[in-house]
Amino acid sequence: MPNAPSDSVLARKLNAFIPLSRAELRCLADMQVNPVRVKRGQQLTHEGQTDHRAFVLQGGWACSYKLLRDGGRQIISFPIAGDIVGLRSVLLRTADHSFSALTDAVVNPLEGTYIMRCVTEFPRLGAALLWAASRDEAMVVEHLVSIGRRNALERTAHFFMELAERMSLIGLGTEAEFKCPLTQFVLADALGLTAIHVNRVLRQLREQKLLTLRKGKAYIHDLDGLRKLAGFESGYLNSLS
Amino acid sequence: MPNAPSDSVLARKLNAFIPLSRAELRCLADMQVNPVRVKRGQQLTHEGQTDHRAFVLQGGWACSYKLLRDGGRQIISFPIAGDIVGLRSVLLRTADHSFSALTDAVVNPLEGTYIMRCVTEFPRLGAALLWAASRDEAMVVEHLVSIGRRNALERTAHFFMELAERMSLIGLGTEAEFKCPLTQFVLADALGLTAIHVNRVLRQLREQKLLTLRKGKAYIHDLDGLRKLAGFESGYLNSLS
DNA sequence: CGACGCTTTGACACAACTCAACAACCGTGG
DNA sequence: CCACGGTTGTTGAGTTGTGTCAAAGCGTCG
Repeated sequence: MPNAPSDSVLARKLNAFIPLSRAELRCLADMQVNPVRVKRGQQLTHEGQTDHRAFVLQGGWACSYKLLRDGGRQIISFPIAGDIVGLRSVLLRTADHSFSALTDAVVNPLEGTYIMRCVTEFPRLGAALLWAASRDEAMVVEHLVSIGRRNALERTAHFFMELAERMSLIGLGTEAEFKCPLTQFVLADALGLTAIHVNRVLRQLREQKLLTLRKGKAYIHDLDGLRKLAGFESGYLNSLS
Repeated sequence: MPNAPSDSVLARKLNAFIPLSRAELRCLADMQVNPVRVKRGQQLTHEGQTDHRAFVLQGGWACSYKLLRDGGRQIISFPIAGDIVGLRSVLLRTADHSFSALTDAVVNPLEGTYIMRCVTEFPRLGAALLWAASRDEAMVVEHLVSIGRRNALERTAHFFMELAERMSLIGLGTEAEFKCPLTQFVLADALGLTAIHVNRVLRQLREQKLLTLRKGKAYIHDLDGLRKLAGFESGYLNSLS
């Protein structure tokens, strides 16, 4: 069965939340028949844009962010393979933040109307998509907590704990080692820090034998130590519990 | 007609997004027939709770927050009249943060199943609720940007600009003056600051003739000045644009 | 009246930022 | 193949915004 409907990363993710029927999996597969290559640095959508499009990220890394007048930016999230990008902006009129590809990537444009038809025909699929959106929102909330109430060290630790869990959940690496092409500048914009301070924090984590980030890969040496430092609880990422 | 279906704050808010039919307004009104008084300080839901309930906040103030191991807390949002609280947690199994009443308040419990029936019967109502949820999420994102990339002064200014707009949109005050029963401790937990520093920041805002917070009321003396300081753009709060 | 919750202020400490310089790496073109 | 420029990473010294600790002022409510 070479083209089983369940062989997309998105399908695997949603299927872990609610087991989907053959027909539902096929519908999901039919959504994703049109992969498009995008280059590193390319903007997928930008704030205030009117032709709202959504994508399934099939591979590569992206980020969503908002820019400030003074040139600073705050990265909201890092979509990775299997994540849906900009879903809300097709359902509504507002596109409140921008998306860029951080690496060369493959995305799958989604038609708003097509999604609507799918979820009316397959309500369980709608529930699964809603769950995914909800999980994304929970990540934003957790991010807010991090920036508001954790210091730079804890915050960075938390970030990598979450990333490790996300990467291993979709099968792209283990909790001990996974690809991570984020530069210290990008990390800084996500963590609300300076690139220079990110560097110092990474050094501390390395010296404490918790985590090493090197050459686009993350190595977690002490998962429990890192979790303890971060105050990380993974409940919000999983379907169970 | 004493009980016109449009006389709830929620109805007014949603109606501003999509004009709703008589039947839709009635459905919305029927959702809100069971107001319950809650006392200041009372918890409405708490993290990890299993019997997920949603509420329409009819009056009074609340906050949603997450607690950290070390006793700190991060306030995520301040629901006010017309806001729906905990909608996601009835649709899904996860309740990822807690809600408390900050003042004596009146809430209206919502049945998950009843909501589902309403939105299947009245899809436009579903769209309106989705819009409201989306707006809430946009506020969380803006909050994240504030904490990550604005300093204490800008951040506080931004917070009050948003609040002023929200309050005046639902008719509870003007952009120059509105009720605001938030203590400096509560503000601190929302803004990712210390109560002491909030005090210093409020003093600066007062001395710069921008904003005074006194006796549970906020007075904005210079709306444009405050907006400029905050880098506030209200697009994400309105249905238009 | 006293007790409590909230606000205000000052002195000091520290985490994170800024500025400056340099080192390592990488793709590109000669 | 090497030389090059640009991007990314590393480190140090000094500054600043925000946190910490301590104490006092004020309203309000029982």
